[in-house]
Amino acid sequence: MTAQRETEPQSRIPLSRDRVLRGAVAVADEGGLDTLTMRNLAEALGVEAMSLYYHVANKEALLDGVAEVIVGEVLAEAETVEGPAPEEDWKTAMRLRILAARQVMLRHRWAPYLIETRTTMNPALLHYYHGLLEIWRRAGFSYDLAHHAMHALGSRALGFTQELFEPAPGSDDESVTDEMFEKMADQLPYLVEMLGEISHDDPETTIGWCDDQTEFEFGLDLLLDGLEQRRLTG
Amino acid sequence: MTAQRETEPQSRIPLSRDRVLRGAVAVADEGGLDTLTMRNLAEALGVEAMSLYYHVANKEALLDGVAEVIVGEVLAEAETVEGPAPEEDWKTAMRLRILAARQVMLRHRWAPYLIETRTTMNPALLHYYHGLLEIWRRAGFSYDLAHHAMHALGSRALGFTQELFEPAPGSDDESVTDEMFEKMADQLPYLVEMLGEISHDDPETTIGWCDDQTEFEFGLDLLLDGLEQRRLTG
DNA sequence: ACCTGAACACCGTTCAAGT
DNA sequence: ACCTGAACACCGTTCAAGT
Repeated sequence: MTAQRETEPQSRIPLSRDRVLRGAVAVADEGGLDTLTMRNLAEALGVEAMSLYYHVANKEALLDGVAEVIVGEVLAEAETVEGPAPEEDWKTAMRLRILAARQVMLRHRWAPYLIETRTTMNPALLHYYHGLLEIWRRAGFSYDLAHHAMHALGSRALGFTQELFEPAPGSDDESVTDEMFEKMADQLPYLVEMLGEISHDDPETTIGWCDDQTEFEFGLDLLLDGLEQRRLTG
Repeated sequence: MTAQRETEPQSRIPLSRDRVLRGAVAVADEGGLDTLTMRNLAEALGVEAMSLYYHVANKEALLDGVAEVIVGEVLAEAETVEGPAPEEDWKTAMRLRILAARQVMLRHRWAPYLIETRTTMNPALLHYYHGLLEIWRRAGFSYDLAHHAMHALGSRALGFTQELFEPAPGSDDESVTDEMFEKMADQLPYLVEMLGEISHDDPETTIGWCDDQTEFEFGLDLLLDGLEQRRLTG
């Protein structure tokens, strides 16, 4: 019972808020958000569960911290992007930042769920949105329009969208589509016809909830184009 | 311990899946999703917790069922809408349906969270989206564009969006804005200036996560206008 | 200052048993 | 067929105690 440490080498380094949070990210990366329990995290850090409470107020605070770590990653990623000057091509500048942010979400597929779940303020998030705001301002947006724009983009600004239905994780949904097709046909004719016509090409490039890159970019461009339109007719 | 029933009159009506689900909605309406536990729900129905398992496989299945009840409400609401024919004015037709759906979300503020949380298929959801699909088709959308449109709208089609930061529920956030203003001023100049300029008018008409009607309609119209543009440019 | 053991209240759930 | 009592494994968390 004693010799089975998951992280042996740093076991003697004293705990710290930072180590706790990064440990939590590691646990979630490995086993998903469900496996991120206080007891589990403690074990991964080679420590008792109650020790965590010295560095973090409670589980909510832990999750807030984890969300901030992830958005911090997003921020760092966005900062490295080399794009056009917002004054010349704000859409491309913003697009590149957001697609960079998306890369972080693809690395941590549980993160979208976590981020949407947090309701408390997040400094890193503020900084990230400030970066977008700067782009809009330098592109000539009024604060009023830029504010609407932030709300309109929502979580898409961070590189993800929450899909409403999807092939259940693990099950390859073929059975459902094949079997229920006739029963659906008369009740949901348009859907059936659509599914017949659509060739859902790249099923492997999906983020958390069946949100693949093509759909993400379509929605993103739709919004960016629309915002540019609003700016011009301003 | 025996005489404190919350729902006394129907206590003798035998349980049923339907009664369980509607009971769950009632519990969530009253105390939020956190209070919807098996034991809690059982008590509200005047029954032991284990009895629920006869009508519902487990808690996940219960929550799936609750989501379906809510989307069923949305569907019913949307069906009563009297709008223009899609062939003549699809945007208004769809807009009215979606704003009707939003009314349901305003009645059950925990529902957006629940719905975004469910990943399994939901027949009611399928029917609702089928209704939107019909509108697009009758308006001349290709299936390909209509499919993109469904993804682009996402949960907005159901009348809600998930806001990323908001004044924490219960706390009136004034303290934060006032106190940290100077510290933010040099790090987040655009945000500070924006907040100074924006008059956040109607703070009481907010859904779940600081998503007020104005912002919702702005984002919705942005998307609908953009889709119409895409339809015209083929 | 930092970590821990024992204990508490609360989950979802199983299973054998009641009517 | 429908409901229940007792029990289990697992949570987050408190609190007094250790070093």
